[in-house]
Amino acid sequence: MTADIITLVHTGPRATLHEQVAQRLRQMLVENRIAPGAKLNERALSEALNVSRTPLREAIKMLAAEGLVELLPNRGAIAVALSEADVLNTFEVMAGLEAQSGALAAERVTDAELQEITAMHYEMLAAYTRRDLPAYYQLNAAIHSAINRAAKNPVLTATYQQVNARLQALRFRSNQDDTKWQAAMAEHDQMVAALTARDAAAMQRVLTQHLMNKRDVVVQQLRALNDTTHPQKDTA
Amino acid sequence: MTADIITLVHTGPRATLHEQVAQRLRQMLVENRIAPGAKLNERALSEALNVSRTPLREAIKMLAAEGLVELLPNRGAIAVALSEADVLNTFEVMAGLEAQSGALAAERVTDAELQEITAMHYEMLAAYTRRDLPAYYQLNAAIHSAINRAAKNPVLTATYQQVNARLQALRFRSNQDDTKWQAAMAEHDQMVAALTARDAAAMQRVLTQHLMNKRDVVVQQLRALNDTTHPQKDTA
DNA sequence: TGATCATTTTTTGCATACAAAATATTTTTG
DNA sequence: CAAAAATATTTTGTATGCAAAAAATGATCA
Repeated sequence: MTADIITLVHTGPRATLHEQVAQRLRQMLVENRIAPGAKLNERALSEALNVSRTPLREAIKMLAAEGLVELLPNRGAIAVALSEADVLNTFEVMAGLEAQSGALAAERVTDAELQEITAMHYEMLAAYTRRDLPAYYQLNAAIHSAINRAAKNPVLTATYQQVNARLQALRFRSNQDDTKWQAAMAEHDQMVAALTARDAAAMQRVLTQHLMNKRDVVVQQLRALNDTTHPQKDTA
Repeated sequence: MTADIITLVHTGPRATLHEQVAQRLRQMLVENRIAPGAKLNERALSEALNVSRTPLREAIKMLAAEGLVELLPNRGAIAVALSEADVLNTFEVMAGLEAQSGALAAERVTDAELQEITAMHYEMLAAYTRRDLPAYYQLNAAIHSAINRAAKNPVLTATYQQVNARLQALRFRSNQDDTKWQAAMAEHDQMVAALTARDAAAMQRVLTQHLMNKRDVVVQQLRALNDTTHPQKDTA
């Protein structure tokens, strides 16, 4: 792996090395190229990324503060492996942050923003109709991000993104239950309606519900994965 | 400054150096021993803390991810200096997190926790009656922390503490407006009542209101400070 | 005098070196 | 042969060194 890191990074060519490395590692973690629980070997990573251990370690420390890796004293760092309880707790926080984003967005969204969100919503409906999961995921993320931006609170946005990043790693791109998918779409319909009506309370309600359902989907997939990975013995 | 850092740190004697340094820096920032906007000179700090620049820089990177310092590429780090808009946005997020903590605490608080929170509430009433501001601050923080813990969500707790840490630096220990203080006490009364009644909606309402008022107090003090520090010219 | 440019000094950013801790391997012993 | 101990290897944690960038100082010129 001799690829020049500069050409692969999107933080601009002027970013410091540890920032670039942090960005690369974030991407690797989110895309599951580093598996949850896997050790981050400093020598191996520094060779793979063509940097010395110093900026690599600085990047790892940042990721630790972001909650993407866990530091084990004298034993390096591992990619966070969320327990089911962790996932439930994280989604609970995300529900609160999304609900607040939605409520504030209802009060502060501009007509232009509303127009763009509505347009993306229809695009998502198209993706859903075609059962185009990648396009759906992308539009879904874009819509939630746009709602968050419409809340006009950069601190909320940063907090939201930081907590959300921890969950990205376990958003398998696998098929989801079609009934749940349909329910998610219905909730998105309600979201756009509430946002158009500038109804903060409704936004809060819909988004809380939406996140709870998302949580259920993820936990369900987690359990299915664990069952196939670590099958239980027959208790015969 | 030749004090052994080990003896001054509370993270346990086995903590790695960069963790100890991070903890020390956090404290210095929160206690305003490093002023907002001040540069963190690496040589000076490493000599003051008796460590080399390597663990110091790792610690600074963690604080940057926590939002306590800002990294300026090729120009080091400065202690964050929140603008008034930043303060408003941060309090808005804190209000959401506190409201959620309160609502969850109402559903999950144990009798023992409720008892302890009530006891601390009375102690705070005593401190208020004596106008003992330091004791009041400490008990106030302890009560809010206890409510947060009662929500039984470690992710929420961590998020709460991280956002709150940014505000600690500007919680001057100066006298606050007595009318506002009285209002804060009244809100605390309502909080305990709502918690005792396990009324999640009431907790959410009271805590949101409480944080909005806290925000007003802090912004008011900020403005007063800025007026005395950077007095405006007479527009005669 | 004041502004611009050149030079020096300082400071940051990264790489390397070394020590201590942890892990893996081999050897010993029951 | 298995468990425990001893040894070797790897890996992390910290310090130091060096180069590039930034800041400070001083010189030049209008």
